[in-house]
Amino acid sequence: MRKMNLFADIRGLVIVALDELVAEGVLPAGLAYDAVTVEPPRDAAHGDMATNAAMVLAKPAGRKPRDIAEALAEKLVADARVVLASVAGPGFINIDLAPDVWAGLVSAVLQDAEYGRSALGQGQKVNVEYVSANPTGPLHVGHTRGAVFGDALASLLEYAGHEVTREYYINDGGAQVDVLARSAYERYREALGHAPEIEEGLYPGDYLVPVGEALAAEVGDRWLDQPEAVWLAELRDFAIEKMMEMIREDLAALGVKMDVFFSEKSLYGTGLIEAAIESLRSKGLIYKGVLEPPKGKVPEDWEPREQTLFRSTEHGDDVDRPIMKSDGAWTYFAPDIAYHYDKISRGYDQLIDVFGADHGGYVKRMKAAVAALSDGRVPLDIKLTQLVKLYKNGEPFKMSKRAGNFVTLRDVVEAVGKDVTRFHMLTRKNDAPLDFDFDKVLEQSRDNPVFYVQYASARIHSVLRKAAELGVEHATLPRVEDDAELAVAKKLAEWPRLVEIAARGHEPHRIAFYLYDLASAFHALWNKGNDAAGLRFVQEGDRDATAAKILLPKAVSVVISAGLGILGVTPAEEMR
RNA sequence: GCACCCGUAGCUCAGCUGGAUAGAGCGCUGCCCUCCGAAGGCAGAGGCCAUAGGUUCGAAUCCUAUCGGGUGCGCCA
Repeated sequence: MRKMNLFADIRGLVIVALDELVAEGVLPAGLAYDAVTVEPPRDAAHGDMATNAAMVLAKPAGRKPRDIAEALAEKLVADARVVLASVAGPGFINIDLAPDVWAGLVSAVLQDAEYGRSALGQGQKVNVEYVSANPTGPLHVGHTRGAVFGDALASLLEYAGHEVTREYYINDGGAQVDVLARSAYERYREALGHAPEIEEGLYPGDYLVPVGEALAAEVGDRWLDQPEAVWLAELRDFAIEKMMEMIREDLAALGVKMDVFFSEKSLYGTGLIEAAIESLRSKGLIYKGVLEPPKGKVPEDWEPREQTLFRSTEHGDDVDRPIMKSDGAWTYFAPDIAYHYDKISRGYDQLIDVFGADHGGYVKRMKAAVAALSDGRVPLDIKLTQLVKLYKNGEPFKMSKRAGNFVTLRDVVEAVGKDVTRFHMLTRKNDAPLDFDFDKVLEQSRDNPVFYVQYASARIHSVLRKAAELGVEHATLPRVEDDAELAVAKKLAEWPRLVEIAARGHEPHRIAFYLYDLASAFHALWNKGNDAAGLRFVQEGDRDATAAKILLPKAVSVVISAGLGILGVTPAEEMR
């Protein structure tokens, strides 16, 4: 079934008309139409749609914009869907569409359960890596934002026709997992009746208490008073496994399900790191050298050292980066390179990494590595999620990291629920800081977008329930006449276009803002019905009229469900 | 010192990868419930889009410089 996309359809009409003008000799042959757009005008008074065709083509065609516009407008009005095409401003063509076009749109939405789904991605394979928190403790609020963002982005790309893999990189190969093991060892001792000695630098959080208990149950006192060499490796694996269990549960509570958990440790001893570095070496990008100290902020213990370096400056980085420590071990960057090498070799057309903003410094080197490894064939987009500031009743919510009592993902989800958490995390674009107030996100008012959208959904379901009680049959022809009704239909028409814009820009927050706008148009129509009884969806004593009227809100509900679905939020059928 | 992100109404933020008279919520002013859910809606006031140049038919959007805020900067991941 052909997808309904009104803006794409009308753009198609414009292109056909342009071709006709070319055939007639009004325009020269060989014009590129890429820059021709058909968009909703900023001001509704300018009509339903506007095209910039005349202005974009004026220069290459060597004609005045208004001349092209006049000729083009004449062609456009010949189409049955167009009632008016007028030239305005510097050469815009404003287009008004026939009322039955909007009714037709509403029908189309209802006939296509997947209205808005796009083929934009053409089945391209995309890998979205997100969360990737160290397996040393529970996920906190910052991870939550990354998790929600990454997951919504993945869904969005799927919806826009990509084949998506959701992936989590487990940093289980570095020194921090040894710290985890030592911390868990103290809890193990504690479980056996000894006072734990949690020194500075160990993880103090009591989430390790059950790990210690489980360990005690499993190995008994076998490791008690034994040197680290005896238990470290085994205990580390045990603790990591427990931490990952916990993290999976946290993610599940948020509704996030990864396709792949990729272990950093699994890269060691397989030759993968060596192979990745060898690949770079073969391109002449690996050398031994001495880095300059950073200007203006020289570390106190700085002394020049020869290191093995990756010539990342060759691909846009500011300085070359070390891949090997002075003791001959890999730096964290080496397995990172190998990991991305592996992703490339798995045949993805596109890679996306979602990092916290504090990792902004690694963007260039990572992009350089992927560009080098794939010879520029595989694009890597890195999205940074900014900080989440917590509030309670308008007051900043204090966290003490030192004591190990930070606000976890679980805390947030338990306090406000998965749906509220997810939606609210997407009410800012990823690179803007986000305020999260435990009370305000639950507030039932217009300035809480979560509620506002859910309220629209609830109102619609209320109407549909009422109609069902009245035994209303399904009508085939929607009634869309009043300006307020048309405004809603026009908003619905934007949905497929918006999906593509959001997908192209890797910006799931646009979905949330769109849903707010759609809800706003719907609430306006609803309230107009308070004054004008003829605009109510349920028409007392007139089943046919009701049947025709409820199709519009039904269509709104379809799109809200689709949009919320991308965000991972369940639509409300009633409020509380 | 360098790199990246940000600077839009009093406040919190959108702004569709260059389009027309820059939008929304909160707050402020005034309205709308014998009416499908008023948990809503309508209207009004409020702007030199940080600043100064540049690119062009056209700039909040792109380029350069400056100011202001955030993040990061070899042997931690």
